[in-house]
Amino acid sequence: MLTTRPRGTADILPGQIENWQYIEGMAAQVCREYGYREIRTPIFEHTELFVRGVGDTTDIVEKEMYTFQDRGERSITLRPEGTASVVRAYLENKLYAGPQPVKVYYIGPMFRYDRPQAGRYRQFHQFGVEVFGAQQPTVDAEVMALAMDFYARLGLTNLELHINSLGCPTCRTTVRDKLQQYFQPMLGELCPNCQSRYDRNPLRILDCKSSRCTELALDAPTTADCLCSDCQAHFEQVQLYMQDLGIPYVLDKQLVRGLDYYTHTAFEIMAPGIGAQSSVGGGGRYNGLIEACGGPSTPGIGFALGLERILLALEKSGKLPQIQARPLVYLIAAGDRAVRSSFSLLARLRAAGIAADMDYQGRSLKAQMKYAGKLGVRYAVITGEDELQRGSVMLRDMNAGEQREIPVGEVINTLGNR
RNA sequence: GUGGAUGUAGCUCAGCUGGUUAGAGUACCAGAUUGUGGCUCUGGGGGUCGUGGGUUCAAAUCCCAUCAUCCACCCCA
Repeated sequence: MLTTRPRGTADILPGQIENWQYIEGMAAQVCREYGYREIRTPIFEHTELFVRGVGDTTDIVEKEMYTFQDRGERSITLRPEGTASVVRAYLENKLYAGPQPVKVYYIGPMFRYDRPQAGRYRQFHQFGVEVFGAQQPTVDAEVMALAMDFYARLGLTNLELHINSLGCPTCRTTVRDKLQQYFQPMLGELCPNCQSRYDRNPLRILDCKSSRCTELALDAPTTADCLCSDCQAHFEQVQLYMQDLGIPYVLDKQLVRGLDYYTHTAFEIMAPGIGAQSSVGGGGRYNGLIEACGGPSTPGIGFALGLERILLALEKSGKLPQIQARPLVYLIAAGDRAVRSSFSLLARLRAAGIAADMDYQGRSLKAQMKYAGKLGVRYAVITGEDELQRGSVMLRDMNAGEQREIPVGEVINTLGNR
């Protein structure tokens, strides 16, 4: 166990980290262009925040949270998602008192105690955005557009955006009643899971993957059928803006989403070919959440995208760029005197902003050359007794396999111009 | 939480129905080439056979448990 990482976690090693930096950099860039600023909240919070914020009937709260007592006997939970923390920060720091809307994004680890499988981990990473204080349908469209733009810039164009409207609390009460009426005669035929959903949250029956339930739910009333006129109008406008932006989507009346706080627009993005866990992102509007957390009545909307799954999709479609962090120059020294001279040249190169490295193992010239080849550096700067006496170095172009002797004093200038 | 598959060198794997000192390829290090990488050849280091227990004269091999990984259910990113 000493040398085994906890189940469902991963080490991200040099060679892989470049991919993460690439994705995170893209997220930061897109967000900057859309006017979203970064926010960083703690990785753990008081347990009650998630119970209240995520919903106490959700699977996340019921069985997937990493909860523990700290030394002050507070109940603490490693965040299972990002929205609750951001809402808390919005309220605690009274951001509602400043100019609205507040548009923020976050990137970081989330924790859920779940059985790991392809694309599912106990510690995973999300890139998410939240907008507080704006209820116009343009914001719904912008948030979805941002997500799709982000994917597209990474080269993921074969994704499916599913959207639906869950309506306001009034609409949800209507659907709930209608669904219970609809399913009542066939209650016995539903899977055991859905039988309990019937009372607690009949909406989720629509989302069930069991083939019999899907069949039975085929003619069931959906949220979209029960929208009040305001909600209907909002949803139609959202779709209109999406069409104006030229972003294709699938109207998916079965789409429900697992977190209790969603209202109105709900959406999910699916990637083909990355396994059973095909959802690479999802989100929606949560107009009641901020109030439920003790704040002023404030509309909110956001999404969360799973970075591990995006990485999987990029690998599958061969869209990962070949990025390799490597120094430009490797200094090679034959003999003690040459080491001394190279080592100080190394410092000067670095001071000039040129990425450089050299041998620290006392290896032979040949072995140093070999290592330089493996590092994949563009240039080798070789110093031996002969060069030392002439005050020069041998500058070797590793790709071309050619070299020429230049004065030590010209190394920085010569390499600086590459 | 449920089900299935798999754990042998850093990596990919061989090791037949239990039988001496557990192998290959690759990677790593060194030499061939006493001042020059990539190709080739030679040599070297490196393995508690996931872990614990059991059966047996004898276990990498058979049995049980456990841990981990992968895949699926569930759920979600």
